[in-house]
Amino acid sequence: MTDRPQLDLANYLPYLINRLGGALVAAMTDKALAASDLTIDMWRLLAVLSYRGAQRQVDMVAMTSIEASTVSRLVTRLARMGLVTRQRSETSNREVVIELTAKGRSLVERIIPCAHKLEEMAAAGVPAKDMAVVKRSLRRMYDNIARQSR
Amino acid sequence: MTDRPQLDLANYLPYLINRLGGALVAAMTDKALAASDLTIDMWRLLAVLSYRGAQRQVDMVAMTSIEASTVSRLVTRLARMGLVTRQRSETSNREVVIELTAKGRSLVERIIPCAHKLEEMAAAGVPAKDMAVVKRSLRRMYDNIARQSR
DNA sequence: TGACAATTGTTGTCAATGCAATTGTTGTGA
DNA sequence: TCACAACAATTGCATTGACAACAATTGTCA
Repeated sequence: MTDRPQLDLANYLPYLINRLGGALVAAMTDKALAASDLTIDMWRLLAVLSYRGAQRQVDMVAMTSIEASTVSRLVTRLARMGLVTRQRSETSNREVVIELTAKGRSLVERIIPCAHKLEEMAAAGVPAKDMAVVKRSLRRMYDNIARQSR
Repeated sequence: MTDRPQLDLANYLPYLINRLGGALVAAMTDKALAASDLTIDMWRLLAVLSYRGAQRQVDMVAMTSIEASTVSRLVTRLARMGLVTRQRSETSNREVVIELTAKGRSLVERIIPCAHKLEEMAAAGVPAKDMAVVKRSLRRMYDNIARQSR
């Protein structure tokens, strides 16, 4: 008698991960981004530019997992909003380098405190020691999958 | 001199969460779902039905965070594929009760082992003790946000 | 060198999604 | 009991997003 396969969602990692991820996105969207007319993907692109400095679009794709064509169009919108500049790379003429403008940097710096507050709010009641375990494990699991699917 | 706000993405929880979430979705999609013509959202609906039994659409919305209108249309497609049935509730005539068909249940039971394998693959090298901390913390953080945004 | 493959970015197209409005039903308080 | 609010599901419509095709540039190796 073979036991029937079951899935205990309340203890299933992908479910727990994506449920929390969705809640974080929703909270971020209407607590920090709505006022600035930013979508969550625009915010991700700006955050990567702030974290890593000027980037090619292909690198932003790698960092955010947003589709290349979507990145292309989002960058167009961000540039039109005056938040980033888009220049041809000096080293290669097919590459484009995206960079935050002063306005873009100032906007990101106004949003970052909200991002930190959101993280604190989510982490309430989770001991620092546990949080360290969580973050380390999340990085490890991502690496496992990224390595596997290549 | 006020220090400028910064965001260390490599240690920022929402980033780590959603990066892993996306990788899990991508891996699940092309390793377990592609062969069955299921999208990730269809799989989520089927998994909820398998986990909780017959459900109203509004409850599936709560469990999956998929938009109500999207659930309505996805259920239509799943019904057309012969994987679920959609019946008016006995207790209330405005509610609809969705239930797995035998075909639907058998499909879910064929996918569940792949889902478990994916979880194992991701968890490789993470001690069971740490994984327990991770799952407990993920639940706690979700509750924090859900409570806050209500 | 020169043909061809790989990389980078953009555009066209169409299905899927989200939001608002709508329909139909059930609950509730005056 | 009746008017009205709340709930559940669906539909219309505009927007979004993904995929494929394409253009342009750069790398590679025979």
